[in-house]
Amino acid sequence: MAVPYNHRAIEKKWRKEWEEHPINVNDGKKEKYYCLDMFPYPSGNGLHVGHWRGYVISDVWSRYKLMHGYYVIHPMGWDAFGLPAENYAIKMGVHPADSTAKNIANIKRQINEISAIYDWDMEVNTTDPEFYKWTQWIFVQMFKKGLAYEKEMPINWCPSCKTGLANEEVVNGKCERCGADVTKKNLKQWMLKITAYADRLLDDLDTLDWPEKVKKMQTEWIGKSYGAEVDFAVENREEKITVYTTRPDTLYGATFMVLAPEHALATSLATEETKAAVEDYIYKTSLKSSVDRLQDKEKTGVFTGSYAINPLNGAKVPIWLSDYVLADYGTGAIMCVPAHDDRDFEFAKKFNIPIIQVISKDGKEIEDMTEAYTEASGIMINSGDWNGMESSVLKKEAPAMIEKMGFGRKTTNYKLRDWVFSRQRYWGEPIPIVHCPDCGAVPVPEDQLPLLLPEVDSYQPTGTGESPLADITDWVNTTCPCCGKPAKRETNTMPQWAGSSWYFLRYVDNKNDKELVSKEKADKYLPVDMYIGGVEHAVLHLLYSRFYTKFLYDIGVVDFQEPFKKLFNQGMVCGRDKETGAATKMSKSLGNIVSPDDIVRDYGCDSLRLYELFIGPPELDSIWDDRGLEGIYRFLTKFWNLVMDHKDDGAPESSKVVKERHRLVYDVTTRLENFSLNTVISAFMEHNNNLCDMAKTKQVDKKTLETFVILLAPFAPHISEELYHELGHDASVFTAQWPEYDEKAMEDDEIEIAVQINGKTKTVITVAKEIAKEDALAAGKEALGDKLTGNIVKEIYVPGRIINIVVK
RNA sequence: GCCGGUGUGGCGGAAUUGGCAGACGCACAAGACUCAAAAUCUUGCGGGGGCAACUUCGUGUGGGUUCAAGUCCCACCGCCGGCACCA
Repeated sequence: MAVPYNHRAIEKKWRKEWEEHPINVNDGKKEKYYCLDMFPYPSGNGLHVGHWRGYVISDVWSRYKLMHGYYVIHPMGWDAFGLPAENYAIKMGVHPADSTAKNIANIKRQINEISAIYDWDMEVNTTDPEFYKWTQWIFVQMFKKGLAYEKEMPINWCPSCKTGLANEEVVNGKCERCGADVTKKNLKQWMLKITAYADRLLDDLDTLDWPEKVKKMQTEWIGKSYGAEVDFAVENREEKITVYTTRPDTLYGATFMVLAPEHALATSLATEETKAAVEDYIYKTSLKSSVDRLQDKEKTGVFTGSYAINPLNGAKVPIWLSDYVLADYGTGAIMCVPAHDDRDFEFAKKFNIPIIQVISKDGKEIEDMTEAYTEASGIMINSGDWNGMESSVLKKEAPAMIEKMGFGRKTTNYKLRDWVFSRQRYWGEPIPIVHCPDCGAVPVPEDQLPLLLPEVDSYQPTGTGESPLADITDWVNTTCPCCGKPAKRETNTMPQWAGSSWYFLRYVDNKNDKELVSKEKADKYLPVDMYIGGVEHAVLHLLYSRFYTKFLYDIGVVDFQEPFKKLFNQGMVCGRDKETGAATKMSKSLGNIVSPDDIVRDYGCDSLRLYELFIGPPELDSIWDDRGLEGIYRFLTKFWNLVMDHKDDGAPESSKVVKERHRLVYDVTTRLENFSLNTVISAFMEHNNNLCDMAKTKQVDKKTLETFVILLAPFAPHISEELYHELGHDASVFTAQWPEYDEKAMEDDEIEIAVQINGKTKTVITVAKEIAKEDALAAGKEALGDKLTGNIVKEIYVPGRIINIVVK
């Protein structure tokens, strides 16, 4: 054995070489391939081995594409505004700008340990004024198009983070970041009209090569439903009450109506007798937190004393108030059909409201209903002209019929709400708006962007609903860009998602001070071909980015409507709970974080890269086990020795080794194309074992070793580059073409076939590949010998696989 | 409650989509080398039975389809994730 495998020396040598002579260069002729990682926020904890996983996957894929002749766009940047960065800074008692810069430096150092082919000339940082200039510019364009607007309304408020939140940031009534119970607070907020894009966001999902799970989550988040609005007259009053329903077919069964307690007419519907109870109910509801309202499923409500008239049959239906009706969905009022809706049924039972069945399974009414009949198929009964119709048909036709009859209209609704865009925190992009007493809200002129985030003594959140920026009077007080009179700046900042909604466009033209991205570069390098990151952004970041891209398409900045053609979600890397042994998220508080730094030192970057893939299927969560690295390291050492000891054997290309070579290429390539990265590593190990066996008798030729090295290069770049040079090349292994395989060359002349009796394998025979069925069966029966007893009922031969003799 | 995903040795996981279950690796055990250890190499490694060739059971549970089921169908159970009064 000549030179032992020394990962430290090799990795150091090649990293320096690649820094000086990058292997991924844009010669202007190659086709581009844009492979993007979700950029990290620079946390003070640094990276753990879980972060590496996604970065390794994307780098392997990038290098694989590179070896197919693409110019690979593979950039990295920093999502550095927002709550996590600010909370960290507050905790450490430093300014967020300082802690962020420090964290970026540390994480950048760690990311470089991966030896990915990131192009740092493309780096972006959302907190850089030259970057957020364009984040603000987009906001101004949205304002001009009427998509950014101000509204005072009760919004989700996190009392711990002391800021308003978007709907998407509230998980089960709790703050997505800190887990505190979210309350409601009435605040004047900037909103983005994402709902104007609801249909396009929904429809275009079909064009995307994304995990079905993510598409489904977005579909459900948008929550489009089809139905009708129906106008109900109110007895003794002028106003009508409009309800939204997806089941207009059940209109004859409406026996009461419920309004959200926040409904505009709620108070005025009360009579002398009910006034006190109604006002009490409205007041009590207003005190409930969103968590209470989510969890208290027991129905409550109050009768207003007023009646509505069912426009279809003139029936008088009592109007109730209840908090199970949401004020901000549909019209905030519903017609209730207790016979065919679980919630209405529960409410009717509790308050003794009549139940009228209008859909029947078999034409007969159910006696003593114990639960609602919610299926949307059956025969209409108790429904006047509609009797006898099939309800599923009627459901589709009823909206148009109602529209014709003049008391309603066909309509659709969405669960998606407009995006609450203001944050009452310091560490974000200032919203570039000036409030003028005469002109109203006026955008900061574009030539004055970026509107810099001012220096401030105390950037702690105030908790009052005002941003810390409000205290900086000489910043707040300004003049109106429109009329020149004294005016005040908007003091709220943008949410963390503002920069991340479009950063991927900026990488390819990150130094352009005239445009967000030049038309030329956008056309040439965008959009993203492959986007890799965790599934936690299935709705938030990925929905916002799609919205921004569609807006930028509408105003002519880019000519594509979807930012990310293909999406891959890698699974988490979990630690083990020290006591129970169960898989748990890696976290500082559990003390089970594994840092990549020590592993790189002890085993090397190549080993860690391979282990990140070998640990399990890339799309599933996996459990980290340090000991697994040993096996990887042994494999690399064995392979190193194989090449170093046998590269000069001068073995000829025997048919045996050629077969082995084609199988190796086939296994690695097909598994890689399927993103089955864990089994690619298995294939490497298996073929390495085979070659080591063959090398003992000096059967392994140089071309086979070279092929192995090339295939291994995207996965373990340093050792592969070193060995490629040892094999006599001057150029980088990444200039090599990806090897091809020939399926014919992989085949053996003889094949093994399992021989079964009644489906149980008894023996294995080796036969010629082209053997005829009769010959195969004869050989099988002969091999079974006297094991074969009884009467043969059936003989089955599956070519190349199995012989099964069925006996009785 | 609804919708996804998932369940295979002591552990991480394979299985060409219905065709020899447990590839590859970890851990473990025995042996070789060594004064010794480490490293390395060789062999073994799902359970039961047998000196053995072999035999039998076995992919969360219970049924079913099939010559053949981890894979398909029906009914359950456990874990993980999403949604959750959206009318």
